[in-house]
Amino acid sequence: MINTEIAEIFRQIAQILEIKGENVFKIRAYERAAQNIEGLTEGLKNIAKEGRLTEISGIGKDLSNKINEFIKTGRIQAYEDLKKSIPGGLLELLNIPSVGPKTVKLLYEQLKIKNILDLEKAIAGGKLKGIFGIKEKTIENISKGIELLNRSSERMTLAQATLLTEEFLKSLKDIPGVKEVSCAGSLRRQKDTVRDIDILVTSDKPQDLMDAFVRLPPVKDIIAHGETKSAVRTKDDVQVDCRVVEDRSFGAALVYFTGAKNFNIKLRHLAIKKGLKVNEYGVFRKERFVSGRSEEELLKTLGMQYIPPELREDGGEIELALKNKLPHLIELSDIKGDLHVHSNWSDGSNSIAEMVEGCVKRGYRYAAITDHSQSLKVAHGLSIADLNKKRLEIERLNKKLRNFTVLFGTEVEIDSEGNIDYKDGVLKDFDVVVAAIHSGFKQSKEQLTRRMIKACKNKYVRIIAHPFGRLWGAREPYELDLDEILKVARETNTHLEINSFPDRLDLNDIHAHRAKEMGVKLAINTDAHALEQLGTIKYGLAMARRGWLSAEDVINTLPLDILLKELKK
DNA sequence: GCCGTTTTCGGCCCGACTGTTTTCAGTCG
Repeated sequence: MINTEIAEIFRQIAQILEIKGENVFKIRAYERAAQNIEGLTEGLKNIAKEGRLTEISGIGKDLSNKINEFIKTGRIQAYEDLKKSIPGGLLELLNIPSVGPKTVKLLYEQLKIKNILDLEKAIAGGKLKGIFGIKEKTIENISKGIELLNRSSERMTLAQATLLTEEFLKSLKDIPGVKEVSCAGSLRRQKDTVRDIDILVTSDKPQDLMDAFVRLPPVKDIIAHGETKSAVRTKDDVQVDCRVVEDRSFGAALVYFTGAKNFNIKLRHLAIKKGLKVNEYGVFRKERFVSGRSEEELLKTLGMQYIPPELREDGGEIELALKNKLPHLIELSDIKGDLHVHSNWSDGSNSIAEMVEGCVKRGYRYAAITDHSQSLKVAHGLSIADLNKKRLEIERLNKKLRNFTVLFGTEVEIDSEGNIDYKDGVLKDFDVVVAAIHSGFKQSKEQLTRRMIKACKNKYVRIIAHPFGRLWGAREPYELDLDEILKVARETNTHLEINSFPDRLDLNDIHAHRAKEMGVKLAINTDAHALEQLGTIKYGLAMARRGWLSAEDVINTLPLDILLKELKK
């Protein structure tokens, strides 16, 4: 994806400029541009073609020229020149925790240290001693940093981060003096993956809280331990930051600590224009406290409606909130059913009746049991004979159920040519046909896109499941021309899925937002293969909310009778 | 390098913690 490539180049330019000690505002301009590009729902190529690059916040004349240059030539000359101006390894030194641009510059100028290997040798040989500004403790921190980098943990999935955080929050609530406890950071914004965990607490006894926090059972190392802020590393090498403030600052601190960074910066700009100052303690006019007890109150002071954390990325939400025009985001209670559920008829662990009972308990009104189709042998895909038996079981179950309907579904294979592995005569009898790719991932972007489009055009395919095929930590998403697929999906009234399975989250937030812009309605499904996985719907919901979706953008918020009409092409 | 109902030049968010340089720079978020 060209957006990611260009964002990465801008970020590297920022890092090189940092090491060279250039103007910090110029550096920030590159960083901001990189971040804003990553948040775009549309491809830069398209935006450039229509001459709209400078409409992107943080992109001016110079950066739009650089983007155009990259689109035309595949490179940016200024970046190539910059790269040559410093040894390549210097950038990797920046990845070491506690080592920043000033230290890198110092190490290079004083000791000709060009990469991590050089640095390790220098430390072992005692060369760092005697350098101005570096003493025993700094050397120790750098050594620790290198060690940490070597076994640096990847980002966690949203689900992993949620579970770990719940453990911390529970322990913190029990500490004497503690009043409010909340997660913050990218977890509170519900990003699909999370690196660090941020926790905010209000307490009568802040020092006691800090002392207790750094001694909690999961803690391995203490990174920082101050009066109001501490950071630790857990036994799984996850960094957890904890901040404590007074009650009256809880909302302000929550805004500050939740971010995103660019969101905070824009808020503070707005405040300055109004003669106010925003920090983590509140909104102030001169020295006087104006607001900050709650987030609602703080945003109201700045003339805005409440902005849900999921939207706080400086992606246009501030401007809409100022006009009181934010969309009402979909909520868990809007979900009326799950349209992608497996049973032990194929590779699930529970019977249809058990899965249905789980759905009833969640307050749903319907569920589609979508077991695999005949060609997916590894998952015990159903033969035609099996299908008839399964349908009878569903009919029997439906007769017994009140206020709940089991839909007869299937998850069919999209083969390497884009064909479906049941014939039309079989497909026509299903209430819901979900189609997916489970093989042939290595095809080109064009081939994969053609397959998807052909599947959308199939008269009976209603939902395309996990369109990008990503499996966190195991398989990268394959490349697709999403806009082309969405165009056909809109024409054929086919729906794309937000798959809630914690390792998938596919479509992701950006894809979902693009689908909404293109007028394609989505389904939020769990793909549950066991009863307890029905609860993962909250992670799919998170992607939907981050993608600006309202209940009306999602088909499984519809009452059953309207859903069934929607499911006819 | 970006940006503009005070500005096309002169600003650019704000603060905690650490280590070291006894008053602050570097790093981080």
